[in-house]
Amino acid sequence: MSLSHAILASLIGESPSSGYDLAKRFNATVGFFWKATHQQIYKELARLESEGLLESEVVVQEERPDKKIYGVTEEGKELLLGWLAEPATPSPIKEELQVKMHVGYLLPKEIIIDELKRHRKLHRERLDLYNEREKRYFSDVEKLSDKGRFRYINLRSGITFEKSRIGWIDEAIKFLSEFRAIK
Amino acid sequence: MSLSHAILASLIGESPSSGYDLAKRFNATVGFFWKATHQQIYKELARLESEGLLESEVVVQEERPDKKIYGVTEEGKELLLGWLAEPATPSPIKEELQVKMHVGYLLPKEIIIDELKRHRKLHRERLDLYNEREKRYFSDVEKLSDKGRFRYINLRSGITFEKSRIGWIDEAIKFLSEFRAIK
DNA sequence: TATGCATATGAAAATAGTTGCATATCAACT
DNA sequence: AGTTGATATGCAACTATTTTCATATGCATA
Repeated sequence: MSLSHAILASLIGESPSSGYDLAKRFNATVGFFWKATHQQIYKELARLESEGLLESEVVVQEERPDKKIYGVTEEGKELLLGWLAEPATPSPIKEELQVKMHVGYLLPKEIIIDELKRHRKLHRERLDLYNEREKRYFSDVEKLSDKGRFRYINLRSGITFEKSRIGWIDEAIKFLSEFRAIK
Repeated sequence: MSLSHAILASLIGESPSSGYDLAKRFNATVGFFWKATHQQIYKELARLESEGLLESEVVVQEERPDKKIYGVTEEGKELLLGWLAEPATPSPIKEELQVKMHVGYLLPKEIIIDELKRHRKLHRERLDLYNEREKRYFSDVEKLSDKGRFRYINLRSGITFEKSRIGWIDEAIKFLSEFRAIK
């Protein structure tokens, strides 16, 4: 179960967080590479605490509902480090768009092209977001902390991916547009 | 549940297949975008048949164990077409390597670089496989059938992805190698 | 003759993920 | 005074996936 590792990774560099804050941070950082709903996160936090990998404290708040904040224990850190040193397992891809393209010949090409354009827009938006982050937080790469440098590497991974995806979509649209009806 | 659609997509252009053959073809084609074990496939085939989306026939074999071959029914085809016309849902990404990079500063950079190199090798192998396929089956793009054209588009997607991934890994290794220890 | 390998299918248990529901506080707006 | 929205946490049911185990044939190899 690697959600646990993703959660530990999201918690470890930061000050102790509530499930709510973690879920938000998770979706804004690790969440680009690993999705989790708040239900999953709360459940996993409870499990990790019961196994001694996290410890929690209830914070009473005046202006908001009380919250429970979690921090990584020494044992939790060790577990994360152990996992880190192991080779990553191949990622279980599920590219629905690609499955559709596999049988794209069953539909009029206009519909396929529209769907590709829709995806292009999503990737363009994601790329814009990444570019903005790069500009805002990583303008001076030389001055990054150790942690910052790894965040930058991940951001670059996202940028590279979105660009290549857009490139492929453009190629595919062009290729499809030039189809003459055969067969 | 979209495994059902992936299975229908894998069956529809081909002659009726056994679960065994389907599993093999699946892993060699759609499987690059959607993973499924044979256990999942057999179970799903049974379910799809019970819903009238597939029909099967037992083939008695002399030199091998008997097999049950499945074909898509008219109802199954309609369901697939309906699904095709709908927008694809965003894919649930799980990039373990990226989660590791998120906390890569917790390990000596040499270990991270080794892991990146390992991934580079995997992507390089995959890319070689794709390139070979392109050369062998898609040397003359002009002459492709409608179906072939969509297979080509998917292959191009794979090639684009692997290349960009290798590009990112090289960038990351270079960036990490030039690290001076800070902080 | 036994051992492994490819073919062929599936049950069962455990783990993981999605979806819908439920509850509660407090601030701000209507 | 009531509604909406952000904060805050979680249960339960369902669906999907992974892992482990099981069985059987026939061919080739040691």
